[in-house]
Parts: sequence; structure tokens; C-alpha cells
Amino acid sequence: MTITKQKQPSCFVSKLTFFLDLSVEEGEALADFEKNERAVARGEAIYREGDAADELFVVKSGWLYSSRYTDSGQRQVVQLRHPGDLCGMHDLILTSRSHSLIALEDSVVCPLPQSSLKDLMRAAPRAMMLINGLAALDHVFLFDLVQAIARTSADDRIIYLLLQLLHRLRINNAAMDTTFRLPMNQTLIGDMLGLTNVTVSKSFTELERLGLISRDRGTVTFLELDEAVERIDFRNKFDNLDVQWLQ
Amino acid sequence: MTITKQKQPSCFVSKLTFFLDLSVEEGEALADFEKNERAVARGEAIYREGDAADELFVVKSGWLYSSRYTDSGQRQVVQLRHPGDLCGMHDLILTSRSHSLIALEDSVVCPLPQSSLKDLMRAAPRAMMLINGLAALDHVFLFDLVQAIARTSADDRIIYLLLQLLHRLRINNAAMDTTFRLPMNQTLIGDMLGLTNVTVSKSFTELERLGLISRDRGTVTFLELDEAVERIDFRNKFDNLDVQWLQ
DNA sequence: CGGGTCGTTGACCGTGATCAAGTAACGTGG
DNA sequence: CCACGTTACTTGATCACGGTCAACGACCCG
Repeated sequence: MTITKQKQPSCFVSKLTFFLDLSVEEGEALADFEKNERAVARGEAIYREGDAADELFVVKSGWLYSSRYTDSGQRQVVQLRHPGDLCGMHDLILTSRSHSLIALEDSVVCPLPQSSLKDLMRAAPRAMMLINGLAALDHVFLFDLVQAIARTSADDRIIYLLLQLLHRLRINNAAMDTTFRLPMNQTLIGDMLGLTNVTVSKSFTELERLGLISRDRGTVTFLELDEAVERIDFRNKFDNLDVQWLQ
Repeated sequence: MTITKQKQPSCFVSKLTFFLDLSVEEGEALADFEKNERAVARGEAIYREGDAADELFVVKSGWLYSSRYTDSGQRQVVQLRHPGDLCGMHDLILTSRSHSLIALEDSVVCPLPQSSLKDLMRAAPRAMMLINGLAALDHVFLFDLVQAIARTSADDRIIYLLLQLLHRLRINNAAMDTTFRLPMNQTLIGDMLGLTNVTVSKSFTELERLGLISRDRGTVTFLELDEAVERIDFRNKFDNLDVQWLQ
């Protein structure tokens, strides 16, 4: 399967192009990343904590989440993944998976061997560097999450998650305004933000009461986006990128 | 200044060699990373949140921490850095720093331009890949921190931090047993674990009362290491590495 | 109609935050 | 050598946010 810009741009290449113009050769080197496809049903695991770690996965469609369980059975969600994301990079030098990767809804992923990165480094060093840069960006997002969990109230954590999602989803859909689909249930949201489903429910109700957001079965709308941004001092990192030094 | 294995192995090369045997050529390509030195006094910032992000820093000696401040002036420490670590990778594609890098005690760092990575990729792709792998490992450690903060008690968070430090420090000093120097004050520990200095103090006292650890002005000893490991289900990721695919 | 998932709401409780006072260790200058 | 100031740590009293438990309601799909 060849990928041409006109016909069906791959979401991975399309996400990378959001950040950096890629040459035809670079695009071709990346085409291999989506040679194979695998469908995963909602709730199904692509891999689980402890599995051997030797593959990467490009998300083609759907939403996924990375999670781990504590001794006592508590779940912690550490990351959400959307179309165009590359999953599995964290375990690059680990023998076994540090987390499970689960489909939040029916999804399609493209598996590839970890060692493809070595080839890519030779064939398209600039693209390889960008991929590393995006992994580093994910790292920074995790800083944000740590800070939100450790230092802010339940209400503010919810706002943080919603704002982060809004800006992430805009990368795939530039036309998006302030309404987006949120296919996560409240237990999952709580497990990501260090809250219980009960607190998530109460916080959502409170945010609606304040007029910051509104909800309509699975979609969320920011009614007062600026106020939300200011309230938690949110900085959209996607607006603050510099990839020029990669040239 | 040339670096020879016999005389004075650089701590960066020495840390990388802990994970992967490097060739002479690869060692030479990495020597550039420590061409320049800069001393920083305790409490001094190497860079601050918002500064331009175009340099990297190899830690030569001392301890550093990465932190950020919330709107309301609360500090969140997101990472500790020790000799041999490479700092600044997170902001690879960001224009401005996502966090401040502060010296925890008098330290020496080696600044280098971000663009050195491009050269390294050509000259020593394997080393470049290992560096990316170690950045990915840091990412996983942050998963651990998120989980500790979001889902465990104050006492358990302290145990987590102490165990993680113990294993990290063993990389620089293979002879280390269960005693190590802890130059962090309790406010800083609290700011890392999402606690106050008061709670940190009380938790330390409790852990001593339980006989798990003992303290002696700036040093900590695990009296019951196995019990501590089991109590929080701690996994030492440094024992679980696979760099063979880099060959 | 029935079962399951998901969200809502209320009562109560517990961990850690906050506030405050006191102590210990250490460096500086007289 | 001691007086003093600073920083770090300890301990106790009180408070509040979010957890826990439980009941109920909305919605969906068979």
C-alpha cells in the first residue's frame, strides 16, 4: 500500500506534517509505519503491563489509553492516545511493558517492529528527530498532569483535562471550535486525574453550574473558554513549538 | 580536552556504558558533549521556565531538580537529575522552557547546543538511540510518580522516592549498599510528592518508628529493604532493560 | 419489559492541609 | 568562645476536600 498525499494521507504523516513539512522521501520512509493494520474492539488490550516490548503502534483511528494497576487493584491512567500518535515509545529500552494499552473505543492501529526506528534514523533523520521531539512533548504533558494532580482541586483537574483534549484534537481537526466528543466515562476520567467517579460527577455538575461548560451526552462545549484558560493558567504547548533547528 | 577511558571517564559516557558498550568512535562523538563546563551554586537556576530552549546540559557533578510554579505560587518538582544525566531533552521542540532547572547543591554542568544531537545522530546513531531510550525511561519514571501521587498514601510516596533514588544512585556507584546521602530538604520532597513539609516530617517519623528506615543528618538507610519494596510493590526498572535491538 | 452501564446525589468519614509554636543545627561576626 | 540569625525539622490542634458507601435515576439494547 503506497501513501500519496492526494489520495489518503496517513494520519501519522499528517500529524507530523502539522509540525514540519516533510519531503517525498521522508514521507516514503514513514509509509512503512502503516503497512500493517490491526483492528481492536472497545475495551480490548493491544498489550498489557509485563508483555514483551518490541513493537510500536501508530494509531490510525479511535481513542486509546495507557494505564497501570496498583497492588490493590486501583487503576491509574497515564496517557490518552489519538489518531496520528505513536504508541510504545516509552518502553524503548525496557524488556517488558510498563503499562497496558487499551482501546477506549473501536480503533485501528498499525503495528511495526521497534527496530524500524533504526532504519528511519538512516533514511529520514529529520523525521526521526521530530518523532523524538514529539515523545519529549508527551513528557512535558505528563509534567502538566503531575502538577494538576498534585496541586490543584478536583474542579481544576477536570478543566485541565478538557482544555488539553480540546487542543490535542484540534491538531487532527483544524476546523474544530469549542465543542468536542468525549468518549471517556467518569470512572476513567477519575482514574486519570486521581479522583473517584463520584467526585468527577460532582465537579462536572459544578462546572456546568458556573457556566464554564455544557454537556450533551458524550460531547462537551466550552461556554467560557477564556475564563477556563485563565482560571487554571493553562498554556497551550502546541502553540509554542520550534522545529526550525531540525532543518 | 580529550577524554580517555583510563584517565577520567566522563560521567555521561560512563552512565551510557552502564547500559551499552560503546566503541571508541562513539565515545569520541560523545566527548564533545562535555567540552564546556559551568559551575552552578546551590539554589542557582541553570534555566527558568519561559527561557529560550536551545541548549542541553550534561550533569557532571551535583544534584539538580526540575520544577515549575503554579499561578498561586505553589512549586511542583517533576524530576531529579544526577551526574551522568542529560537535561533539557523535554523541551526539544518547544521554543521556551517548560520548567526551571535548579541546582540542589553546588554542581557542575556541561552546556551544549541542542543541534549537537543532529551531529551525534550521524556520527553515532546507536548512542543517539540509547539517549532517546533513556529519555523514554525517564518518561516511565514519571508514570511511576503520577501513580504514587494519585493513588498512594503519604508514607508510601516517601518510600517510593527513597527506593527510586537508591536504585538511581547505584548506577553511579555500584558499591552502594542501603545507605545514601539525601541532600533534599523536606519542603522539596513534599513539593515533589504533592505533600507539605509537615506531612513529610510526620511520614519520615512514622517510617522510622516502623523500623523500615533510619536517618542520620542527611543520610538515609533502609533497615528493611525487602519489606519496603514489597509494601509498595516497587519494581526496579533498571533491572529490566533491553538494549540489544540497538546493536 | 428487563438487565446493564453510567451518572447523580446525599450522609459520613479520614487523610493530609493549614496554622502555629517550639526545638535543633549551623554559620557568621563580635 | 558565645550571641545571634537563619534554616530545617518536629509536634499538636483544627479544618476541609475528596473518598467511601449507598440508593436512585437515565439511557441503551436486547
